[in-house]
Amino acid sequence: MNSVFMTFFVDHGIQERLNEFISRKGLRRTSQRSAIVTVAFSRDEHFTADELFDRVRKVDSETSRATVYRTLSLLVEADLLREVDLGDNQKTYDPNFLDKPSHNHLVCIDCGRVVEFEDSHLDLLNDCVTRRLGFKPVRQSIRIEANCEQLRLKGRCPNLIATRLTGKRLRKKR
Amino acid sequence: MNSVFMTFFVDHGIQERLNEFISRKGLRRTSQRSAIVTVAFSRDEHFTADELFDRVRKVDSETSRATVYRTLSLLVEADLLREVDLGDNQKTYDPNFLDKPSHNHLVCIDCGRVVEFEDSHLDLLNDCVTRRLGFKPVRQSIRIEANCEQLRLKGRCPNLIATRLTGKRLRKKR
DNA sequence: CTGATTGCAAATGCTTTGCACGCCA
DNA sequence: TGGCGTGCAAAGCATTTGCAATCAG
Repeated sequence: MNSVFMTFFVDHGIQERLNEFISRKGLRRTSQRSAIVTVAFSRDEHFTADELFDRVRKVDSETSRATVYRTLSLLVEADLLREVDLGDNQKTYDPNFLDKPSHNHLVCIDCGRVVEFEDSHLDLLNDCVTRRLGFKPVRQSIRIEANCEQLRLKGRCPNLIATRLTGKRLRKKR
Repeated sequence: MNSVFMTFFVDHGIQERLNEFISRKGLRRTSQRSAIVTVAFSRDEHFTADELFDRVRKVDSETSRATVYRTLSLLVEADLLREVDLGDNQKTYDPNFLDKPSHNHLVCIDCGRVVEFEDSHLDLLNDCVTRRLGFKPVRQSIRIEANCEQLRLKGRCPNLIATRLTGKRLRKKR
């Protein structure tokens, strides 16, 4: 497989998966949904409903905030998108679970940077613990809060930015 | 140590810890704060701000909701109470971290029951993963969503209650 | 005294919803 | 054509905040 093919195969089959979900549920495909889905999966970054709304607006200036919210619920239900708690008091959506089905998140306390990681040992151990408790594991989410080693060594975290100083994303005027 | 002594030693030293925090910060002890703290730690159950407010009201009918919220922030800052995300779109407070400093939560998808568990292997593994990523671990929180084995075997989960059917606690009119 | 703390009500921020219209199947 | 989907504005909910009065130290 050469690099030209690779380019095409970057797609995760989102549209197909969504089509399948839509027809199975008797729903309808609309231009707004297409736009929202395209934008949501165009990067591998996490986003909030509002951040997604802003990005969608640049592509399709007609789409409303309500539709973004409604479509997000749809995508979560279809298991294309996942809600994650990054500890900043907002719902964050993660588009990377199709590529990395069982990844988890580490949040840097100093700069707010989010690092995704996978570890099969953790998965396995969680599984054991769950069964030992008499349950059948469905999903696990681990959030690790940690300090940046660079901050400790150099006295400064390179990712430290103003918007993260409070531990929350900055609120935005609508 | 006999059972009489046990009774006295159930206390976690909350009031003392709080006093220490209050004087260190130059804050003041008030009747409202005492009432809130007493109520919050009188059981080992998780609660939301509003649930705590209701319980406090039965003891001290003067305390306001705002003060409950403000005191909760205080207790979290003092590390006496911990905010946990149980996945039901509300902030839940956990009073059990003094007794079990590194416990985690399993949430039954069927009935919403929350089970606390500790596992040193998990702690250790998380620690390793974090260091490998170049960070210094501060805190980890694991939430496991799982199905009840009893539901699978008996076709019915004994804890299944109406308020959990939606996966969220019922909203409450104020 | 003096500034921390409180209650109240209003404000805030995010999310959901009612409704009339529009559009997909 | 039927009813799902949309935009809009209003409503909901949990939480925070401004302010004047009150209280602790």
